[in-house]
Amino acid sequence: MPQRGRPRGFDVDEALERAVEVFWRQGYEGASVTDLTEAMGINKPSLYAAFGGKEELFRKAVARYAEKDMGYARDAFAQPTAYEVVATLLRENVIAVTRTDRPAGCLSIQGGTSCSTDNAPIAGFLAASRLGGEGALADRLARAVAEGDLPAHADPVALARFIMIVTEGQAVHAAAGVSREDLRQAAEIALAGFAAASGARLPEQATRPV
Amino acid sequence: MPQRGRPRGFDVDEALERAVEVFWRQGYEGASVTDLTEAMGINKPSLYAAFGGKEELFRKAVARYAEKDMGYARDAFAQPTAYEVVATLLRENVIAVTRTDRPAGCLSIQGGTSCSTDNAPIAGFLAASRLGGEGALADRLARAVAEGDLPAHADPVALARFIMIVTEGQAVHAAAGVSREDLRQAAEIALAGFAAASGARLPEQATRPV
DNA sequence: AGCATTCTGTACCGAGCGGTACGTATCCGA
DNA sequence: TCGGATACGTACCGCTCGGTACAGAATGCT
Repeated sequence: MPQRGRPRGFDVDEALERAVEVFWRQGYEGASVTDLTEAMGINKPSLYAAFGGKEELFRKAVARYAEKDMGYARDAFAQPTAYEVVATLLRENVIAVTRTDRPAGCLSIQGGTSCSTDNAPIAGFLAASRLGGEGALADRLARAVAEGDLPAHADPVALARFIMIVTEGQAVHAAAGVSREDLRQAAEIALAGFAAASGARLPEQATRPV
Repeated sequence: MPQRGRPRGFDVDEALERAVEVFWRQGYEGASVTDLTEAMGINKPSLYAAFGGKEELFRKAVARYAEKDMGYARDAFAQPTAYEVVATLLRENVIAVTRTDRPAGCLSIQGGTSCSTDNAPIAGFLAASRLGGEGALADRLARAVAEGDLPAHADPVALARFIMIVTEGQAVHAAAGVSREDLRQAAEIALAGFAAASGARLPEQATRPV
């Protein structure tokens, strides 16, 4: 039973993509349902039928954002060494928050760091999802310690926190209009700090015989 | 002519203080005029008479916040060496964004990183004021280069940007509920990164004979 | 005492909010 | 060809938004 009744007049994925951009630019509270439907090219009842409501749409938008716009994190985690994981993460983050074909910054922060009391769950949801990413990075760095890639005294949780703090700051900065090249400089400083604090082997040291 | 007509029934400064906290917790758009007047203990016409409107109140709240809650920045800039300037800034920022008698995070970010199109100027205003602080730090670090406190190859603008990115990330993290001690760890990693990237003399090196 | 001046509280404004009822259009299966 | 099912557009719901009109209350000045 592929479909019964009148078929949808719009592409759900494409509409969700537009919603991502509106939420990204204007935040959850700053994006009205009218703003959303206009950008999505649909009417309000279609939005409610297809997505359930503004809050559900937002959660789906965040999920899609994590899937598509933060895909670089998966690639970064797959790097062989902790240094390369972090270097990839920081550098790809700079690119992601300064794409010209996307709003500046990061949906996870632009979506709303603070909310009215009614919408407090939204800010909490975003904060939790950010901290989830931090936990994943900490796990990856812990693996690096277990593998001997990072020294035993390195603190994966603290290091992951530092990296995530930098990426969040980058996103805030990008939303303020700071250029990609300027953010890249900051990423390199952060990377140097990570290397110093973690005792990570640099790529040169890893590939070149000591 | 000290006062003519009926005297004010509330303390303007105290009311502004309450407004700061509401904006800080809920953001500009998330804070309704009713939320504000209830916290300030006044009625709407009093708010409009005393402060001019919601947006003017917000700008005054931000000014007061910068004066009182970011006063540590002035102290930090007065430190004798670049290393101590940055160390004080990072450490005091951690304390400021995790005060138990204040909302978590920083008004300059919680106030709103994104807004509805109508309120776009608010996000721009906050972004500009943050970048203003970054410029002041860059100036202070440039002075350190001129004084020989930082090596000639150090880039004050890039370093200031990195530090501000970290403090912004700390504020986002604090708003997510991360503890003061956890943020302090991150601040020390950032400080190490600053020292490495700038070539700053550490306090020990500065006081101890080489 | 009386008046101009200023502040206070109530009650209200038009507009926009998120969300929905309902009649119509368009599909599949029988 | 017709009925069940689904999606569509219009027009509307109650509510809250930021902001204000207005009348009464409290002061200083004369």
